[in-house]
Amino acid sequence: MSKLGTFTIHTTDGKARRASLVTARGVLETPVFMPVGTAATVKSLAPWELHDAGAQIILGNTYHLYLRPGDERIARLGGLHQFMDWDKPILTDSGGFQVFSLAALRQIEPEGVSFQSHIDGSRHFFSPEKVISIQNNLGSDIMMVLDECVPYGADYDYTAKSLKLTTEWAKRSRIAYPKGSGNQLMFGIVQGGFYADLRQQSAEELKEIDFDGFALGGLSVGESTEEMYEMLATSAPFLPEHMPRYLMGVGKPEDILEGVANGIDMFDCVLPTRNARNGTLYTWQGKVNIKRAEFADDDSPLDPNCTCPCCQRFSRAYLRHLYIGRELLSYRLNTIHNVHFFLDLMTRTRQAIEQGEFNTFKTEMATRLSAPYER
RNA sequence: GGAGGGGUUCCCGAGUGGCCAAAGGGAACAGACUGUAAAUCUGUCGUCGUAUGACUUCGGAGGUUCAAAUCCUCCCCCCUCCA
Repeated sequence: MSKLGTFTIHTTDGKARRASLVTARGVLETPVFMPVGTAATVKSLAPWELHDAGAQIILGNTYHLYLRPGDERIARLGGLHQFMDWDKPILTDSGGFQVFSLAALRQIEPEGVSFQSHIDGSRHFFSPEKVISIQNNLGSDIMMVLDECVPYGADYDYTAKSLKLTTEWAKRSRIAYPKGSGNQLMFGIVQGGFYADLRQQSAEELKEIDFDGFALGGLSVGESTEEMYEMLATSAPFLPEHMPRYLMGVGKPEDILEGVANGIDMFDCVLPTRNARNGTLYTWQGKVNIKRAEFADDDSPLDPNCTCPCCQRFSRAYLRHLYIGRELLSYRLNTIHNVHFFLDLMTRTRQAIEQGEFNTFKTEMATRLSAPYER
């Protein structure tokens, strides 16, 4: 039995790595995609459906769970895993992204962030220590440190100042929960906006801290794909090679593959679940908007090459009907499919790396998946 | 038979002389969504490939007026109540 936090690289193919990470609730086979379950639920899915789709780990959110139902309540109820009946690993995000996305409701101070609840407007305060304490209560397997996700377009001065704070908070987070003091891992988050030197500085400073993994934050915040890929390519090499690397909030299938090509091991994104609820479904022939009129009489499965229960049993015509009618089953079936698709993509990615064919795989997939659906 | 109400662009429904191709909603047709304030948002929605442009629309036919979905006359149809 490997030691908690052990990260083993099995194969490399270019910069792409096929590795594994030991967590308290099992070993993650990477590259891995983590479906997002912000409020202790991957929206519309039951845990067994997630399990059947092949999820190894899911994401939860500190900010949301603190506000509702409350981290102390979750602790009393046996922790997040027991609460939601998910016994595989959970990574909890710190609320750093909400500092960014709920900008109108918050104020950043050296000590932490004061903010108003998006639910009822009540006032709260997050310090790095508080956020770790919340994640202790939740009992996640991987904790993220509180950071400031800098908005796209922030100038150099702002970004540099923000980074200083983020680094300071990272140090305080590790002090609040020293390595080995429990069975939770802790990842630091590289910021620095779209300035290469700040990215490098951020990574260097975080390396001094004894984290179990490193995340790239502050990407996919409104920049162009080209800019994101460029920042990804410049930032990834700054991260320690023999540690887990996590690209936060990314992304589209082709973005994930780009991440893998740059040596990223972990990904999360709301896209498969949100898009499912909004009628966009992923197939190996490209994206499909299931509401389109052309599917009204289409008796074929959504994707004949997909093994998910949705594609095994239902026609496009039925899926379209459910979506158009806003039937509850629509959200569930669509989400089952999209999550299955993303996880399947990762399985194929791992296989491709093992076989030393990742580049070919990526090139083929990227062209196919980014293309709009053609019959 | 009598009294009253009403027919508006695919549907519901506002509009009662010019600012009306006509509010609003729905439907329809497209698009977006990247560490989830999202089962959300955006666009199009009479015709003319585009248009500050032209043309055709507000039950039907006539009429008044510089100008009519809006006023007048007749006709057709629908609803309610009384007989």
